[in-house]
Amino acid sequence: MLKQIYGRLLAEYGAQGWWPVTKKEKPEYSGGPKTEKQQLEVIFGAILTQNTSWKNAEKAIIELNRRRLIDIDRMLEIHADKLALAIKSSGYFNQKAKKLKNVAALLKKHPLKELEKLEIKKLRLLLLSVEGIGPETADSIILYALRKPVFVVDTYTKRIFSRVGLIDKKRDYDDVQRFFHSKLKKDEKLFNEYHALIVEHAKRYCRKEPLCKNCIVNSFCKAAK
DNA sequence: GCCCAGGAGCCCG
DNA sequence: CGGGCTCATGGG
Repeated sequence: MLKQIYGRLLAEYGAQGWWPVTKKEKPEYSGGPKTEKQQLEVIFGAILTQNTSWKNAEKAIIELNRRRLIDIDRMLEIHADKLALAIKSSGYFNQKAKKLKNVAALLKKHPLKELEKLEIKKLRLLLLSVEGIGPETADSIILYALRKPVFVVDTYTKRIFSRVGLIDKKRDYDDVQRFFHSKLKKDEKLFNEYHALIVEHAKRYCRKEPLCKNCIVNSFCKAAK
């Protein structure tokens, strides 16, 4: 069922080509971040987009680029108040400024080269130890920056698949993630594309007020009628 | 004006 | 452990 829904979404929306922002080619899956700077951009972006529209987060990422702040040392040097000003468009800018500096500190202590060698479980725990990185942000970083196979769960994932009837809305993050891990092959590319498609589908049809009538997967869905 | 967006932390019972 | 609150901008 999960695989069928994936196929349907992919056929309809096409590959989403998520991350990073400043890539040259667009839509097809570009293979993900190639340079360390691109990885950094994904990591910072994962924080900036927390509970925020991608449009607003993207503006902040562009601003970070413009100010040469996609850089661990410069991120550590800049004063939090000044940083907050730069990322204003992403909302929660005071909190996020601290969060960005927190990740930068982690990356200073544990460079990407080192993190890449860790097994996923340890990597995840390390990321979760940072203030401002919760489960979804940690997994987004693991999947989209380090390109290791973890399934990212967000409010959209819960919304769509609880409506479909495959999961209970009240199950917690790790529980929902285990469900997807148990049903799908642990394939980085699949997880990458699936999560992006889920986001796209939630925006187009599976909104808070769902548009079931024209939904492209309503034949799979329990809530649709 | 209201609602929502690719969450996380903290507090409270 | 679950529920409610705070953080904040910009677009519909």
